[in-house]
This record gives sequence, C-alpha cells and structure tokens, in this order.
Amino acid sequence: MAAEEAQTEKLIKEKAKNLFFQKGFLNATTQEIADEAGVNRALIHYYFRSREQMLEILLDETLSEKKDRVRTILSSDLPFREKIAKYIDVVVDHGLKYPFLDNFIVSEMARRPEKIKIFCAKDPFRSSDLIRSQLEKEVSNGSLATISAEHFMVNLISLCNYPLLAKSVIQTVHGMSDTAYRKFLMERKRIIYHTIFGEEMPEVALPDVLTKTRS
Amino acid sequence: MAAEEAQTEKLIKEKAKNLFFQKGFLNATTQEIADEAGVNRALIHYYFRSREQMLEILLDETLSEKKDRVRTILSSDLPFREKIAKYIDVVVDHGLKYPFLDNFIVSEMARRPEKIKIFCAKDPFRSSDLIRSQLEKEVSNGSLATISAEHFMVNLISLCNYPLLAKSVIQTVHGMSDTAYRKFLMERKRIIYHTIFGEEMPEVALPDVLTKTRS
DNA sequence: TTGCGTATTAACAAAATTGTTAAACAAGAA
DNA sequence: TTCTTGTTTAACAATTTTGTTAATACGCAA
Repeated sequence: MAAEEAQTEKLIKEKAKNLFFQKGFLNATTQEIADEAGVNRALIHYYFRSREQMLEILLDETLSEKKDRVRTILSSDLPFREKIAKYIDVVVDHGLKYPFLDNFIVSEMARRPEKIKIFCAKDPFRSSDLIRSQLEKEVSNGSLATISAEHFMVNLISLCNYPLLAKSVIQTVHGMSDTAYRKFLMERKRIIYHTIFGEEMPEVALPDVLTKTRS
Repeated sequence: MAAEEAQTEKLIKEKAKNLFFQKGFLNATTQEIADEAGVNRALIHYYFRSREQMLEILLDETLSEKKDRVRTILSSDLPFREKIAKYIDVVVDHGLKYPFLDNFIVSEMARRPEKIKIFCAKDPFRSSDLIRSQLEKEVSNGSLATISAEHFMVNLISLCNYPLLAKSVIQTVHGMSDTAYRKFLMERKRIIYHTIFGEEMPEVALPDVLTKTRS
C-alpha cells in the first residue's frame, strides 16, 4: 500500500497542478480536474474531502518546493553575484513549469486574506533578509549602487516572474511559438543579471544553460 | 436622458471595476457586484445583458484608457530618458488604482484565448516598436548598454507592474500599511529608472512626485 | 390627471457546481 | 471460495449562480 496505491492521488494532484499553475485555469472545476486525470469526480472528494482542501494541499506543496529551492540558494555561502545568478536560473526554470503560480497566489490572497498563513506564517523567511548583509557589503564596497535589500529583491523577483506570468500575453503580442518563448526566457536570464548588476553575467554562472535551452 | 440617466450604469461599472481590478476578486459574482453598487442584481442584466458582456466592456474600457495614456507618451517626441520616466510615472500611478488589471487579463486569456482580440487585434501597437528606433540610437550612442527593444520593454514593464500585482503579498510579508506600500511604490519610480539606466533619475522628470506622495 | 417610456424590483427558472451515499469492483488474506 | 479492505463509480441532493419575466415605481409630456 506504500508506493503504488498513491498513484491515483498523485495523478490527480499532478493534473490539477497543471490546470491551476501551468495552464492558468484559476477556477478549474472539480469536473475539469477529474476529466484531465481521467477519473471519476467523486475520487477528488474521496482523496481530498473538498475542493478547498485540495487547493490548500496543491498550493502548499508547490510553493514550499519552490521556497525550499530559493532558500537553499539564498542562504548558501556563495559569492553574492553567483548566488543571484543561481537564483535567476532556478526561479525562471521553475516558473517555466508553473508560470501561473504567482497569479494563483495573488488571486487567492485577495479572496481569502486569512490564508496568508499557508505560505507566510509557516516558514517566515524573507528573501530580502537572507541577502541583506551580503548586499550591504557590496554597496559599501562600491561594487553595487546604493539600494535597499527590499528594493533589490523586488527588482529581482519582478524581472524573473513577470515575464512568466505574462507568458500568454507576450506570446500573443509577439507571435512567439512555445519554443521561441522558451528561448526568449533563457536569454532573459542573462538580461536580468545584466540589468541588476550593469555588467555581463559570467559564463561559469550557468554552466548548464545550453543543455537546458536545447531540451 | 443624456448625462444623468447613465448614472446607475456608470455606478455599476465603477463598482465592478473596483471589485475586479482593484480588490482582485477575479470571479466576483453578479450578486456581489450588485451589492457593491447597492442595486438589484437584475439591473446588471438590464444594462449589460450578461455577465460576460459586462466583463468585456469593463476590460475594454479600462485597458484602452491605459493603453491610450501609454501610447501618447511612447509616441511623443520627448527625449528617450524623459519618455521612459514619464512611462514609469503613469504606469505605476495607474497600477495603484487597478493593481489587479494584469492579473485579470492573464487569467482571462488563459480561459478564453479567442478574446485576445479585445486588446490585441484591436489597436495593434506594440510598445517595443514605438521605442525601437530611439532605443537603438541610444545603444549606438553608447549611452545605453546593448539590449533589444523587446527585452528593454519587458524589463520596464516587469519592474513597473509586478510590484503592483503582488501588492497583497508585499504588504503582508513586510507588514506594510496601505500608505507605507504607496510610499514604497513612489520610491520605486526612481529605483526603476536607476535600474534601467544605471544612473539617477533627474529631479525634473517627476515634478509632481511630492504632491502625489502626499495625497 | 392620464399616458407612456424608462428604470427597478421580486419571483421564478435553468444551469452549473459541489458534496454525499450506497452500491459495484478489485485484490489479497483467511 | 469467502471475507475483508480499499478503490471507484453512478446517482442523488443541496447550493450557488446566472439569466428571464412580469409586475411595479418613477418621471415627464400631453
């Protein structure tokens, strides 16, 4: 009963995540989810009790996975610029899989502000706090223009996330295919770094960029 | 029957815009809209036939108003940096009123890709095209690091829009009051300019910034 | 005042969506 | 085989939401 019994539950979660966070169907119906997974709708209640509870689980899982990755990088002992380069890489890649995640969170928060707990009170680390001391050193060094940790982080997050969230708009306006859009995002990794630091991103920073672009 | 009869219709549109684009209730119910406006729900159908048609009108109005402002600026004959400064000013201010507009568009597009027409085929100007020649001059001047018009514009839009869209998240994570958030956004105007150009924003560029921060 | 057109409302109908339940099914243990 | 347990399904019930309609209220011109 350990590994294989969870297959249906896993399948449903997988497909639901795709609908919500990948395809951006922010109000996907239990029926739509069931159809996507090819199972009976009642199974959703069997496994998750209610639509609400499933949403909570999906959001929690997806978000904490991303937050883990980010925290690992930001709290590592890498040099500042390498750290940021890795951050860009990881966040853009993750967003490529779930471009609507932020969108979902924001619209969920608007409706049910009490749910803030899910991803705030839970693990209360703030990206800006994790880089503050290192950033302040860079600033006093003179190797970075004066900026607060908050503004720096908001800059970084904005540059990484917005193009993901606006995927459909960008693709439409510029007539990009999926692969063209993907290529555009990969280019952006370097662009973002350059915009933040005003200098080229070192080649070493993203050793696997070619592999990733190709796949 | 000209000016005053439209008052109810106008009221409904106003309140509906607030719900959708300001408060971020992406799936606000016709009942919620009616309550917000203090009128009977049937009036929504009386004036707009269906919820769908009302949405179309709301989106069209709000978006084309914003696009008009943006186009006016971008197609003006201002010097490049002044133009961008004005763009930042206008877009951030507009987003302060309707922070969820982008969110709404994106999630609408995900559901009904055919609706792209509403804001795409309709007035087919692309911000990146409007600044391309000017930007290329700057680049060949050497007064701006090499960058494509597309990436430049996506940078700019990302930096302006994301913090608006993430309003609720930012406020929560950093425990900001509404006025603190507003102040943060006003600061950002200069931060964005600095991030894009790597130099301070001239004082003259936003002559009214003090007035606006105060209000 | 009456009459007419518009605006507004309550009541109703229809559809969509969620949640429940009892029965069918499948697989392994006794 | 039969019993048991966990999984899956169809059918049903309850709720929510949208859309319609017929009656009412309002303002104004004849």
